[in-house]
Amino acid sequence: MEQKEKKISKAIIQRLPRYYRYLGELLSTGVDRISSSDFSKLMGVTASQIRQDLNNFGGFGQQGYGYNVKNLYEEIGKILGIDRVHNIIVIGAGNFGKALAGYSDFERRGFRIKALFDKDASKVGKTYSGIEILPMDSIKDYIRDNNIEIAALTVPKDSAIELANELKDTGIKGIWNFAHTDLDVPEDIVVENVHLSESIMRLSYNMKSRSIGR
Amino acid sequence: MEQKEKKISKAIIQRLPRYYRYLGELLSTGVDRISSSDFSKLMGVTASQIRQDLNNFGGFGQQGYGYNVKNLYEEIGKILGIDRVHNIIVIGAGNFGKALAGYSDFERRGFRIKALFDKDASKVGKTYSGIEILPMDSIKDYIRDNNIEIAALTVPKDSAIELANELKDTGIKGIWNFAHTDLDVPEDIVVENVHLSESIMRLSYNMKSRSIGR
DNA sequence: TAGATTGTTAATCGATTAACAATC
DNA sequence: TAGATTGTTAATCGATTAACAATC
Repeated sequence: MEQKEKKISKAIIQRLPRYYRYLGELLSTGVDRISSSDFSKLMGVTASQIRQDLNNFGGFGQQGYGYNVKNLYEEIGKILGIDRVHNIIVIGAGNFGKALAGYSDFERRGFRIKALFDKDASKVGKTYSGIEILPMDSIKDYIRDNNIEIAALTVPKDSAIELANELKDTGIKGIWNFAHTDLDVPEDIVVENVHLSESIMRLSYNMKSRSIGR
Repeated sequence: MEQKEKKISKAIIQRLPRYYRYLGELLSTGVDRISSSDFSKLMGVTASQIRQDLNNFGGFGQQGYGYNVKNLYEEIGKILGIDRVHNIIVIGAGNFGKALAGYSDFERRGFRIKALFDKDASKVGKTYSGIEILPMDSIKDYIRDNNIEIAALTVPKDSAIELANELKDTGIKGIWNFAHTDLDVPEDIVVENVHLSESIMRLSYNMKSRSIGR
């Protein structure tokens, strides 16, 4: 049953989590409704863009009233697929891997880190933030037995490329890639890149162009 | 002396570090020239886009020949402002702060982490990857005395907002923000956000829309 | 009902792609 | 010189903004 829906652009997906974050803040400060106009001032975008973005997914507002904050927050949560728990493993128990393991905020949002994996035998068996480090050769079984959807790769780039290849027939649905490389995966697996070295280069560029008044 | 240059779009800046990364790989594999056509196949973008992007900054190629890999790599490095060292401090010596401190790749690219700062007195004086943890109240002096350009904030969001405010008259030029909030800073300071929670939400969204074949 | 504000169409703007003359 | 490939202009495509009728 082919779903013939309007293609949602990358730019919109980029903005959705930010809407979600602001709505969460409004919610926690007790605001229960907001107009696209007020929301636009808060977020520094146009009201038109907010209404257009939201209407890609449905009419969540009400004329003359605006948007119900709690309702919109929940609707966007559903759109993003974070209305349920996602099980994650982190491959690579280095500094970043441990940082992710210790990051309790993810848990709160329904991203549950179930295990760390590392090729260093001396790390295996240790625990960080209550999350155990398991041996590399148990990854595939672990994914299958524990309903793991996402693998975060916090390993060097060559290992990441190898791992992406090994993961392709495990049923994993998403790779959260912290390695400095692009990954080539079958099209039913989604890759989200966190390229910190590219991020800091953009910072550098913007600092430079800011200072010469461009 | 007002520079009246063409405005470079965010989309182009987004792509530049990726070009840089691929050129670095070509360089290390001994490739010394490449045409926009071959480069486009390698990177999965159009040749037209590559030529357009590069020509915003100058004519780095040569008709009938293509681009010299080493030359282009260096030119993009200059454009990104990474042809010199940038001194960085990391504020917040939690897991992420320590991960950044331990991340030797940055050093290699000219981003030099000089010190960590933490409000926890019991951490002060300790060292991670050769980088010392200093007390919070010494930040301003440290920035001034050590030619610090970038502050990485790996602290909770309320602290990040406070810190962004305190940093505004220290001469700091860039903030690398890992906190889950937007920061309001004077326009001569540049903020680059790394919002991991938004990143994983995008992953979640894309997994969801992939599986229903949208 | 009158006022407010959405949902949605139309207009504008900007980014990407195509095409080709210039030139190495 | 002939062939290859850039730099750059023109055409297309898509995203953002503006406007307003629909409607709560």
